[in-house]
Amino acid sequence: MSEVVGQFKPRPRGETRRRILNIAADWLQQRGYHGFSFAQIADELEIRSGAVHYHFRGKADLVEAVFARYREEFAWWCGQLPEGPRRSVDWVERFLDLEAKNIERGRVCPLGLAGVEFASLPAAACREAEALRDELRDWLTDTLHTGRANGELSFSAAPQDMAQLVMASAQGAIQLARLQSPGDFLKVRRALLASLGATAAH
Amino acid sequence: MSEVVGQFKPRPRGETRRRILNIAADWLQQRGYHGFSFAQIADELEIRSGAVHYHFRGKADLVEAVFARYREEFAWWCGQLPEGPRRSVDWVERFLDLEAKNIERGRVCPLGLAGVEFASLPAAACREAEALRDELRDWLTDTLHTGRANGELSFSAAPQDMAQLVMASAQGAIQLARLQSPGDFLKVRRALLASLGATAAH
DNA sequence: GTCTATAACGTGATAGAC
DNA sequence: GTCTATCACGTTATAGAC
Repeated sequence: MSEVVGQFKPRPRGETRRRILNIAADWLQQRGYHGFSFAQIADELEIRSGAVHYHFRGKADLVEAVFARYREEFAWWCGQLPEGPRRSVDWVERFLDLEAKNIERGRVCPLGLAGVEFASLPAAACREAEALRDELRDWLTDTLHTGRANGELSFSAAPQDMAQLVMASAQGAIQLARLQSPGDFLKVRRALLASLGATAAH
Repeated sequence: MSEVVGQFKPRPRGETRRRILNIAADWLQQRGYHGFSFAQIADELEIRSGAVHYHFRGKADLVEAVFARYREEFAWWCGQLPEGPRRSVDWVERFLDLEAKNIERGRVCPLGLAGVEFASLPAAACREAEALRDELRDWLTDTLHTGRANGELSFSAAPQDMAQLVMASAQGAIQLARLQSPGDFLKVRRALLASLGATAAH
């Protein structure tokens, strides 16, 4: 009918929604739930802040959707892991790499964020974060358990306790690294792999 | 001269300032820098929000002072540790107890908070947090190093790497515990002590 | 010296234009 | 269906009362 309708620039269907999610995830992991506003998201998209409410009813819904997407992304990530002779060691290292990627982008782990802001985060977002934590924990527990049974790994604690240690230290290490000390993640990574009885991949 | 001056209730000199610091520390560790306001502090003290600005020039100064006090408290805490036959193991356990105390009070570790909100925290507060991190790391490194030399502890990684692991996992564990899972800290504690080659004091 | 009243601004959210 | 104009509220900060 017409290529440009009214006074606003139309975008491909679903495109704006996807962009909002990306920008929100970025801000959320960089500055926390209360550290960004609809106006900032709207500025990046060159629209008014009210327009964001068309795609997401409120900030709570937006952040819930961001956390839900983290879960989808993690499920996808799990599915693309390669099998191999050092499966468990490789997978743990890849998990640590995945967490470390946050540092380059100036982000923290979403779970760390949720833990810190728990008391002021919308309940629905907390539920998503808890589900993500469970999924990470179960995946790690299974991976560590298998690795020890294989003889790839060697540690004395229970696999689930060790899984919690890996999760907690990874998210804590990212936070320490942000405090003007980017090398801190690597130190934790070394100590963690040594504690798991895994020699570095090279 | 007079027992009640004007229309406000006078408090002992320095008392209001101290109370503001206490309340701010509580809110800060419970909800983050952007998660509380001067009005909320003022409400608890039954004064107007503007009055807080008499004691602290702005929110940045207030939070800087809170972080500075964490450093003082840690220095005091270090000074009151008892010597003994299991000095290093005991000290590490006491450190973990100190961190765990945050959970009971609904707080996270100040360093975790600073790491998460780093990008939107006043620069002066970040400097204080970095100094606190250095002090914790140095104390832990020394304690772990001594413990391994004593034969109390047994681990293969470098003491400083291990110190970072202890710090990171403690603050991460507190955050995980907040996500409706209070037992998570204990799991990390067990895995950590096992990785340090220390048997639990029970 | 200590606090109250009020300003100036930024926030999430809504009603309605097109 | 998508976005703009605008609102009511909460925020930090300042000026000045006593």
